[in-house]
Amino acid sequence: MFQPLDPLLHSELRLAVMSLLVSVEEAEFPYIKEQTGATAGNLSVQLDKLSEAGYIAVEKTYKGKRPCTICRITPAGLKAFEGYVDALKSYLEISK
Amino acid sequence: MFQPLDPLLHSELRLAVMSLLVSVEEAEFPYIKEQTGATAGNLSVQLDKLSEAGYIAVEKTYKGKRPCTICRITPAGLKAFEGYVDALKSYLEISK
DNA sequence: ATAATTTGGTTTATAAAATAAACTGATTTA
DNA sequence: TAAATCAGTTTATTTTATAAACCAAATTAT
Repeated sequence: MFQPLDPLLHSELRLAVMSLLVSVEEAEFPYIKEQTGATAGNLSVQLDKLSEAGYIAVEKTYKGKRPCTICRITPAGLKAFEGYVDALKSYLEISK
Repeated sequence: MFQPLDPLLHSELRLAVMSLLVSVEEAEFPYIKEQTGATAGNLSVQLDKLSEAGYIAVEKTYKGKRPCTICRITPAGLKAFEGYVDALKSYLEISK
Protein backbone atom coordinates (compact mmCIF):
# COMPACT_ATOMS: atom_id res chain seq x y z
CA MET A 1 0.00 0.00 0.00
CA PHE A 2 2.38 2.71 1.23
CA GLN A 3 6.00 2.30 0.24
CA PRO A 4 8.54 3.14 2.95
CA LEU A 5 10.25 6.51 2.61
CA ASP A 6 14.04 6.62 2.77
CA PRO A 7 14.60 8.56 6.00
CA LEU A 8 17.73 10.14 4.58
CA LEU A 9 15.73 11.80 1.86
CA HIS A 10 12.61 12.44 3.88
CA SER A 11 14.06 15.59 5.35
CA GLU A 12 13.24 19.04 4.08
CA LEU A 13 16.80 20.30 3.76
CA ARG A 14 18.39 17.10 2.49
CA LEU A 15 15.60 16.74 -0.07
CA ALA A 16 16.15 20.31 -1.23
CA VAL A 17 19.88 19.67 -1.58
CA MET A 18 19.30 16.52 -3.59
CA SER A 19 16.69 18.21 -5.73
CA LEU A 20 19.16 20.97 -6.47
CA LEU A 21 21.97 18.57 -7.31
CA VAL A 22 19.76 16.51 -9.57
CA SER A 23 19.33 19.49 -11.84
CA VAL A 24 22.64 21.32 -11.63
CA GLU A 25 24.93 18.33 -11.14
CA GLU A 26 27.57 20.45 -9.38
CA ALA A 27 27.17 23.14 -6.78
CA GLU A 28 29.28 25.01 -4.27
CA PHE A 29 28.43 25.26 -0.58
CA PRO A 30 27.49 28.96 -0.58
CA TYR A 31 25.24 28.47 -3.58
CA ILE A 32 23.40 25.58 -1.95
CA LYS A 33 23.11 27.60 1.22
CA GLU A 34 21.59 30.50 -0.66
CA GLN A 35 19.19 28.39 -2.72
CA THR A 36 17.92 26.38 0.23
CA GLY A 37 17.93 29.19 2.75
CA ALA A 38 19.66 26.92 5.26
CA THR A 39 22.09 28.02 7.93
CA ALA A 40 25.69 27.01 7.28
CA GLY A 41 25.74 24.73 10.31
CA ASN A 42 22.64 22.85 9.36
CA LEU A 43 23.79 22.55 5.78
CA SER A 44 27.17 21.24 6.82
CA VAL A 45 25.59 18.53 8.95
CA GLN A 46 23.14 17.46 6.27
CA LEU A 47 25.78 17.39 3.54
CA ASP A 48 27.84 15.10 5.76
CA LYS A 49 24.93 12.73 6.12
CA LEU A 50 24.28 12.63 2.40
CA SER A 51 27.97 12.15 1.78
CA GLU A 52 28.29 9.33 4.32
CA ALA A 53 25.36 7.60 2.68
CA GLY A 54 27.12 7.86 -0.67
CA TYR A 55 24.33 9.98 -2.12
CA ILE A 56 26.60 12.90 -2.90
CA ALA A 57 30.32 13.38 -3.42
CA VAL A 58 31.92 16.30 -1.64
CA GLU A 59 35.13 17.75 -2.98
CA LYS A 60 37.06 20.21 -0.86
CA THR A 61 39.34 22.37 -2.95
CA TYR A 62 40.35 25.98 -3.10
CA LYS A 63 39.06 28.79 -5.20
CA GLY A 64 42.08 31.06 -5.27
CA LYS A 65 43.03 31.24 -1.61
CA ARG A 66 39.61 30.52 -0.17
CA PRO A 67 38.32 27.05 0.63
CA CYS A 68 35.65 25.79 -1.72
CA THR A 69 33.32 22.85 -1.14
CA ILE A 70 31.85 21.37 -4.29
CA CYS A 71 28.99 18.87 -4.19
CA ARG A 72 27.80 16.48 -6.83
CA ILE A 73 25.11 13.83 -6.82
CA THR A 74 26.33 10.24 -7.25
CA PRO A 75 24.65 7.50 -9.29
CA ALA A 76 23.54 5.92 -6.00
CA GLY A 77 22.13 9.27 -4.93
CA LEU A 78 20.22 9.70 -8.14
CA LYS A 79 18.78 6.21 -7.83
CA ALA A 80 17.78 6.86 -4.24
CA PHE A 81 16.16 10.15 -5.20
CA GLU A 82 14.16 8.51 -7.97
CA GLY A 83 13.14 5.73 -5.60
CA TYR A 84 12.02 8.28 -3.06
CA VAL A 85 9.91 10.11 -5.61
CA ASP A 86 8.32 6.82 -6.64
CA ALA A 87 7.61 5.89 -3.04
CA LEU A 88 6.07 9.30 -2.40
CA LYS A 89 3.60 8.73 -5.17
CA SER A 90 2.03 5.96 -3.13
CA TYR A 91 1.04 8.65 -0.64
CA LEU A 92 -0.07 11.34 -3.02
CA GLU A 93 -2.80 9.68 -5.05
CA ILE A 94 -0.85 10.86 -8.07
CA SER A 95 -0.62 7.33 -9.33
CA LYS A 96 -4.09 6.14 -8.31
CA MET B 1 12.52 28.17 -5.00
CA PHE B 2 11.65 25.47 -2.48
CA GLN B 3 8.34 25.88 -0.70
CA PRO B 4 8.36 25.03 3.01
CA LEU B 5 6.89 21.66 3.93
CA ASP B 6 4.25 21.56 6.66
CA PRO B 7 6.06 19.61 9.39
CA LEU B 8 2.82 18.03 10.52
CA LEU B 9 2.40 16.38 7.17
CA HIS B 10 6.06 15.75 6.47
CA SER B 11 6.03 12.58 8.54
CA GLU B 12 5.74 9.14 7.06
CA LEU B 13 2.96 7.89 9.29
CA ARG B 14 0.93 11.09 9.45
CA LEU B 15 1.17 11.44 5.69
CA ALA B 16 -0.01 7.86 5.23
CA VAL B 17 -2.96 8.51 7.54
CA MET B 18 -3.92 11.65 5.67
CA SER B 19 -3.51 9.97 2.32
CA LEU B 20 -5.81 7.19 3.50
CA LEU B 21 -8.41 9.59 4.82
CA VAL B 22 -8.38 11.66 1.65
CA SER B 23 -9.64 8.67 -0.28
CA VAL B 24 -11.89 6.85 2.15
CA GLU B 25 -13.22 9.85 4.06
CA GLU B 26 -13.91 7.71 7.17
CA ALA B 27 -11.82 5.01 8.78
CA GLU B 28 -11.62 3.14 12.05
CA PHE B 29 -8.48 2.91 14.15
CA PRO B 30 -7.78 -0.79 13.50
CA TYR B 31 -8.21 -0.32 9.77
CA ILE B 32 -5.76 2.59 9.68
CA LYS B 33 -3.37 0.56 11.80
CA GLU B 34 -3.54 -2.34 9.40
CA GLN B 35 -3.23 -0.23 6.25
CA THR B 36 -0.29 1.77 7.52
CA GLY B 37 1.45 -1.04 9.36
CA ALA B 38 1.90 1.24 12.35
CA THR B 39 1.99 0.15 15.96
CA ALA B 40 -1.06 1.15 17.97
CA GLY B 41 1.01 3.44 20.18
CA ASN B 42 2.59 5.34 17.36
CA LEU B 43 -0.72 5.63 15.55
CA SER B 44 -2.45 6.92 18.64
CA VAL B 45 0.17 9.64 19.10
CA GLN B 46 0.10 10.73 15.47
CA LEU B 47 -3.70 10.77 15.30
CA ASP B 48 -3.67 13.06 18.33
CA LYS B 49 -1.32 15.45 16.59
CA LEU B 50 -3.41 15.54 13.44
CA SER B 51 -6.50 16.01 15.54
CA GLU B 52 -5.00 18.83 17.59
CA ALA B 53 -4.00 20.55 14.36
CA GLY B 54 -7.58 20.29 13.18
CA TYR B 55 -6.57 18.19 10.20
CA ILE B 56 -8.75 15.25 11.20
CA ALA B 57 -11.82 14.76 13.38
CA VAL B 58 -11.73 11.85 15.77
CA GLU B 59 -14.98 10.39 17.01
CA LYS B 60 -14.91 7.93 19.87
CA THR B 61 -17.99 5.77 19.91
CA TYR B 62 -18.87 2.16 20.48
CA LYS B 63 -19.37 -0.67 18.07
CA GLY B 64 -21.64 -2.93 20.07
CA LYS B 65 -19.83 -3.14 23.38
CA ARG B 66 -16.35 -2.41 22.08
CA PRO B 67 -14.82 1.06 21.79
CA CYS B 68 -14.46 2.34 18.26
CA THR B 69 -12.41 5.29 17.10
CA ILE B 70 -13.51 6.76 13.79
CA CYS B 71 -11.35 9.27 11.89
CA ARG B 72 -12.31 11.67 9.16
CA ILE B 73 -10.38 14.33 7.34
CA THR B 74 -11.56 17.92 7.87
CA PRO B 75 -11.75 20.66 5.25
CA ALA B 76 -8.66 22.24 6.84
CA GLY B 77 -6.91 18.89 6.66
CA LEU B 78 -7.74 18.46 3.02
CA LYS B 79 -6.51 21.94 2.24
CA ALA B 80 -3.29 21.31 4.15
CA PHE B 81 -2.78 18.02 2.36
CA GLU B 82 -3.22 19.65 -1.02
CA GLY B 83 -0.87 22.43 -0.03
CA TYR B 84 1.70 19.89 1.06
CA VAL B 85 1.47 18.06 -2.25
CA ASP B 86 1.91 21.34 -4.09
CA ALA B 87 4.91 22.27 -1.97
CA LEU B 88 6.47 18.87 -2.56
CA LYS B 89 6.34 19.44 -6.29
CA SER B 90 8.89 22.21 -5.87
CA TYR B 91 11.32 19.51 -4.74
CA LEU B 92 10.46 16.82 -7.22
CA GLU B 93 10.97 18.44 -10.60
CA ILE B 94 7.48 17.18 -11.40
CA SER B 95 6.41 20.70 -12.23
CA LYS B 96 9.59 21.84 -13.91
C1' DA C 1 -16.71 -19.62 37.46
C1' DT C 2 -12.49 -17.90 36.61
C1' DA C 3 -8.20 -17.73 34.24
C1' DA C 4 -6.09 -16.57 29.93
C1' DT C 5 -6.31 -14.11 25.68
C1' DT C 6 -7.76 -10.71 22.62
C1' DT C 7 -9.39 -6.14 21.36
C1' DG C 8 -8.83 -1.29 21.37
C1' DG C 9 -6.54 1.67 22.51
C1' DT C 10 -3.33 5.43 25.85
C1' DT C 11 0.72 6.80 28.35
C1' DT C 12 5.47 6.91 29.05
C1' DA C 13 10.26 6.30 27.96
C1' DT C 14 13.97 6.29 24.67
C1' DA C 15 16.50 6.92 20.70
C1' DA C 16 17.17 9.62 16.74
C1' DA C 17 16.77 14.06 14.11
C1' DA C 18 16.67 18.66 12.92
C1' DT C 19 18.32 22.96 13.79
C1' DA C 20 20.75 26.91 15.39
C1' DA C 21 24.24 28.86 18.22
C1' DA C 22 28.84 29.14 19.10
C1' DC C 23 33.22 28.55 17.42
C1' DT C 24 37.58 28.27 14.22
C1' DG C 25 40.74 29.94 10.98
C1' DA C 26 42.01 32.32 7.12
C1' DT C 27 41.26 36.58 4.15
C1' DT C 28 40.03 40.80 2.89
C1' DT C 29 38.86 45.57 3.83
C1' DA C 30 38.96 49.93 6.64
C1' DT D 1 46.51 46.47 12.66
C1' DA D 2 41.87 46.17 13.91
C1' DA D 3 37.40 44.99 12.26
C1' DA D 4 34.62 42.57 9.37
C1' DT D 5 33.66 38.90 6.14
C1' DC D 6 33.95 34.28 4.11
C1' DA D 7 33.75 29.37 4.44
C1' DG D 8 32.72 26.37 6.82
C1' DT D 9 32.69 22.75 11.46
C1' DT D 10 31.51 21.39 16.05
C1' DT D 11 28.57 21.31 19.83
C1' DA D 12 24.38 21.86 22.29
C1' DT D 13 19.43 22.01 22.49
C1' DT D 14 15.00 21.21 21.28
C1' DT D 15 11.71 18.28 18.68
C1' DT D 16 10.23 14.13 16.85
C1' DA D 17 9.35 9.58 15.87
C1' DT D 18 8.77 5.27 17.67
C1' DA D 19 8.08 1.37 20.45
C1' DA D 20 7.56 -0.57 24.92
C1' DA D 21 4.82 -0.84 28.73
C1' DC D 22 0.55 -0.33 30.39
C1' DC D 23 -4.84 -0.24 31.16
C1' DA D 24 -9.67 -1.61 30.89
C1' DA D 25 -13.20 -4.14 28.98
C1' DA D 26 -14.78 -8.14 26.44
C1' DT D 27 -14.33 -12.60 24.79
C1' DT D 28 -12.80 -17.35 24.81
C1' DA D 29 -10.99 -21.51 26.98
C1' DT D 30 -10.75 -24.75 31.09
